[in-house]
Formats: sequence, structure tokens, C-alpha cells
Amino acid sequence: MPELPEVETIVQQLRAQGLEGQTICSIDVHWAPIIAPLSDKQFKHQLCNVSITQVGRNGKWMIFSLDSNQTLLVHLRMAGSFSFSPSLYDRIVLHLSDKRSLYYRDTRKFGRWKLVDHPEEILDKLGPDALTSHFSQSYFGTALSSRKRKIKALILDQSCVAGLGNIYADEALWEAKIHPCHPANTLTDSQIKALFHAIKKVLKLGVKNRGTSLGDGKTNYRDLDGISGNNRGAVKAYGRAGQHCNRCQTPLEKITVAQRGTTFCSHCQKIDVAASTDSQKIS
DNA sequence: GAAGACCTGCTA
DNA sequence: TAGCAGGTCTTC
Repeated sequence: MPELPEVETIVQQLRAQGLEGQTICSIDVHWAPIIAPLSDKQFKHQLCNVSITQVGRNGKWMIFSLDSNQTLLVHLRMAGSFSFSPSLYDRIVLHLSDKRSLYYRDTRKFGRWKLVDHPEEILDKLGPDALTSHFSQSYFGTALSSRKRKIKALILDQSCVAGLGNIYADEALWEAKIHPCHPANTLTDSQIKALFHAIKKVLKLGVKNRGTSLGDGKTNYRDLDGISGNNRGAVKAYGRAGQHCNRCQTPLEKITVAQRGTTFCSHCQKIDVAASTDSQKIS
């Protein structure tokens, strides 16, 4: 599942592959709902003969700046990926001026492409990107202080902090030794500090390792070259239910939080009694 | 705040 | 063959 580190890896690769400066000569759309609300015809009309000036990222959104004064925003959602080689699950193909073709692959068809005049209308709804200085400890503390939601639900909320998905949320909470159901507004200052640094740490490690791949190549993350990320070996919690905690050897447990599978260590990530009581009152 | 919808490949 | 996985939007 592409989260911040996976999206960052793909953005870096697209830049390195010289996508900036390329002109889109023609387009194939094999699954039109991805580009909604534009029609196939509108999309091609607005994007053909347009050059890509810059490739960037904010949270999990990829940002393709264009010389037409429009912006193409791409969200990979669950299973989107890019490649310069074709595959069975290509949904959109951009044919470029240097004769290469950029294939957008998406087995589950969940990804979304937004060709817009004002990208800020979408991007301003996001909280600060987790790896920028805008995501500061003081911001994080303030953001948590007024929210009673379970901490995992809150850090998955892109309007609070942009970039975390299920994998890195579990990893950050394990790293900070915080129970995923802990009410956000009852975390202590030291817990907030620990979680803030844990979020930065696990995401930076994810970027360094070029993303996390867990399953097969059809449904799981692959980079631009079809290569798995190397972060799987660094994963301490996500997907390890039943295996021993790397810190205390207690078998990791799996529960559902915010409708997501959630793996944690019931020994390291305890919820304190006062907070637990508050949680019951809230729910 | 929670559940359903969108999707399809994989697993039990 | 039913159920699961998951990011975000919509609906209740």
C-alpha cells in the first residue's frame, strides 16, 4: 500500500528518469472512473500536448505541475503504481515526447487522478506533510489536545497529519510504546514527544529503504522498476500478529481500530487506567 | 464517529 | 467460495 515513503520513492524515481520536461503526446484511458469527474475526451483534450514541468508530493498525493497552468494530482490509494513497462493491469498510459510510455497500473482501480486548475482546493484539506518542518511537535501537541479519538484513528486522518497509512501508523505506535486505542487528548507530553519522533523515524527509514512491500507484485507495492521496497525487514509490528515483539518477546496481538487491522504489543503498548476509563466513557 | 461503497487478488 | 486487505469519500 503506497504511503508517504512509497510515494516519495516513486516521485524521486520519476525525476531521475527525466519525466520533468517531457511532453504528453497522447493518452490511453482504460478505466475512466479513475479520472472522474472528467470524461475520457475532456481529459485527453486538456492533457495532450502539455509538458510536465515538475514532479512533487504532498502526503500521499503525487503532484505533476504542467505548463498549461493546470496540475495533475495522482493518488495511488491501495495498489496504484507507475512503470515504463506495460503490464496486465495498466489503467492509463501517457505516451511521451521521448518515445517512452508511462504506464499507470492499478489492480484494484482505487487510484484517483485529478486534473485541476486549483490544486490547493484538494491539498489544503491535508494536514502538514509528516516529513516537513510544518509537522512540528508543537503543532502535533495542539492537534491532539482537543481530540478524543483513538490515537491511531487520528494519525491515519490525513487532515491531522499527511502521509501515514496503516503500516507506518502501527510502526510509529509500536516505536513510541503507545496503545493504538489511547484517546489522543489523554496522552502525556512525553508520549506526544515520543510519538512525534517515532512518526518521523519510521517514515524516514521507509524512504531510506525505498518503501515497504509485503505481498505479491499484483496487489502490493512495487517501485518504478517493479522492484520491492526493502523496508519489510525493518517492520516491527504491522503484519506480525502472533510473532514475538522485538522488544519484550510477547506475542503481538491483532485488533481492529478505525476499521483497520491493527497489530501491537499488549505488554509494551499499555493503555493506562485513567485513559482507558475515559475511553469507555467516550465510546 | 462509524459503517458502507468502491475494487480485485489472495487465502483459508 | 466466502472473507479479507485497505485509503478515502459518502452517508447515516
